[in-house]
Amino acid sequence: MDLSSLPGFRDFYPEQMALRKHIVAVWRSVAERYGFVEYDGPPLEPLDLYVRKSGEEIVGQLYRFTDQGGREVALRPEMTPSFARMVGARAGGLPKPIRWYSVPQLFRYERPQKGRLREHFQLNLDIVGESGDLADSEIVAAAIDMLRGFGLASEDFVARISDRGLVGGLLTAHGVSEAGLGPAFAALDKLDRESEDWVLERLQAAGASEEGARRLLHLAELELDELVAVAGDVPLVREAAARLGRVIQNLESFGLGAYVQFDPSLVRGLAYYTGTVFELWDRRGEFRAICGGGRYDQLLAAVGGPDLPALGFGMGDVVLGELLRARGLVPPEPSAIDDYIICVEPEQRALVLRLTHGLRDRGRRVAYDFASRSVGRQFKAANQAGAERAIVVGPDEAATGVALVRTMASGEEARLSIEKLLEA
RNA sequence: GUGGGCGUAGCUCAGUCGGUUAGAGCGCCAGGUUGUGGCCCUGGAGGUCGCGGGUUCGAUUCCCGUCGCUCACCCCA
Repeated sequence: MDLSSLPGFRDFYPEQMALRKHIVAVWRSVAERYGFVEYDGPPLEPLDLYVRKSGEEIVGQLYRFTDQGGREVALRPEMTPSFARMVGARAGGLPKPIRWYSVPQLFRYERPQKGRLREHFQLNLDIVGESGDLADSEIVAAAIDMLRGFGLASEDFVARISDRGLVGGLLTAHGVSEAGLGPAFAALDKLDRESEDWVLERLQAAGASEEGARRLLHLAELELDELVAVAGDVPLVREAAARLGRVIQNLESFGLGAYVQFDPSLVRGLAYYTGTVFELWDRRGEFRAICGGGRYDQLLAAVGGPDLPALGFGMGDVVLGELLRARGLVPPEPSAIDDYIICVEPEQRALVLRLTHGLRDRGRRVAYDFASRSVGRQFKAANQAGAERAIVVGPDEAATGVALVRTMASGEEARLSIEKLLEA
C-alpha cells in the first residue's frame, strides 16, 4: 500500500512549517495594520456552492465526492462563495465598509506544476460596501505592503493596474459587442503568451474590425494620459480613466507610487471583475503572478450574497514562498529552546527536573538529556538544539545550591543560585 | 487531459560498455575514560538501485509497462 502524500499535497517538516508560519504571520500583521479582522469558513462545502457561480465545466477541477450521507460536497477551491454567504447573513447589521480577511487552505484537482499545487494557503482580503476609489487604493496598498513586509522593495516587484471599465469602453468603441467583451478580455489577457495575430483574430471574432483590432493592440501599450488623449472622447473611457487616475494618485499619496504601473493589457481572465484590476509581479519575470485582485461589484449578489459593491485580492503561499526563497528572504529557523539542563550524575536527576519545570513555568523553553550521557555529549546536544544557555547541575551544584550557567555563544560562565533562577 | 525530462542511503550525487559483499560527501548514532559544545580522528547504522514484467547463465545496468516527481501546455478561483 502506498502511504506517501497525495500528488500536489505537501508535508510540512519543521523547516517548511517555519516558512509557512512566517508567511502567514506577515499576512496577518499587515492585514490587521489596515484594520481588517480575520474570519474563516468550512473547508468542505456543498458542491452547488461552486457550480452555481462558475458553471458545470469547473466541476472537473474541484476536489469533490459524495459523502456518507449522500451529499455532493467539494473541498473549497476559493473563498469568495463562502465569504459571500457569511457576509450576506450579517451584512444588514454590520457597519460598512466591512473589512475582512482570511487565510484558508484551498484545493483544486489539477496537475501540479511550478507555483501551482493541489492545495495551498491563500490570503483573501476584501472590502464590502464601498464603491469609492479610496477603497480601491486601500486594497492595492495592502497588497503592496504585504510584499514589503517580506522585505521586497520596488526594484523587486511591481503592481500592474488597470480598469475593466476603461478597457471595456475601448473595446466597445472599436466594435466589440456586449457578448464579445468576455472573450475579448480573455484574449487581451494572453498578449504576453500568444502571438499578436492570435489576439487580433480573437478580437475580430469578438466583433472588432481588423483595423479596430490593430488599433486596440496599439492602445494597450500607451500610458494612461496618452490613452485619454487618444480615446477620451468616449464617455465610458473618460470616466474610467479619471477614476483609475484617482486610484493611482491615492497610491502616490501613500508614498507607494514607485510600486505602481498602469498596464492597459492587464485585464485578468476572470469574468466577474467590474472595475479596478491589478496583479503583483516579480520584476525579473521568473514567476507567475504573486497576487491578483480587483473590484467585483456584482459578484456577491450573483452568488446569492448581498447586493453590495466589493473588492479584494488573493495571494497564495506557493509562488510567494518560491520568490522569498529565490531572493534569500526566508528567515533563519528560530531555535526551539532557551536552556539546556546538564545532569552530571544520576543523583542530581530530581534537582534537574525541579529546575527544568520551574524554568518552564517561568516561560523558558527548556530541554535536558533523557539518557545519562556524558557531560560532553550533553553540551553537544545543547549546542545542536541551539540553546542560549547550558546549565550544569552536578554534585557541587547540588551541595551548594549554585548552578553553573554557560552562555553557549560566548562560552562565558557564571554561577547563579538555583533559587534565584527559579524566582525572577 | 497532452507532451518533455528525471527516479541509486535522510539529503546532494557517483557508478555499472550486463558480472562477486552498490560507493562518496553531508547528515544521523557511538567512541576518542573519570565535569564542557562548535574543529578534528575512529567506528557504526541506514539502500527491495521507484514498482511490475520481459530478454539473459546472470539485470541497478538492456526492453516494455506502470507509478511517482518535475517542467511546459490547457486552465486559473
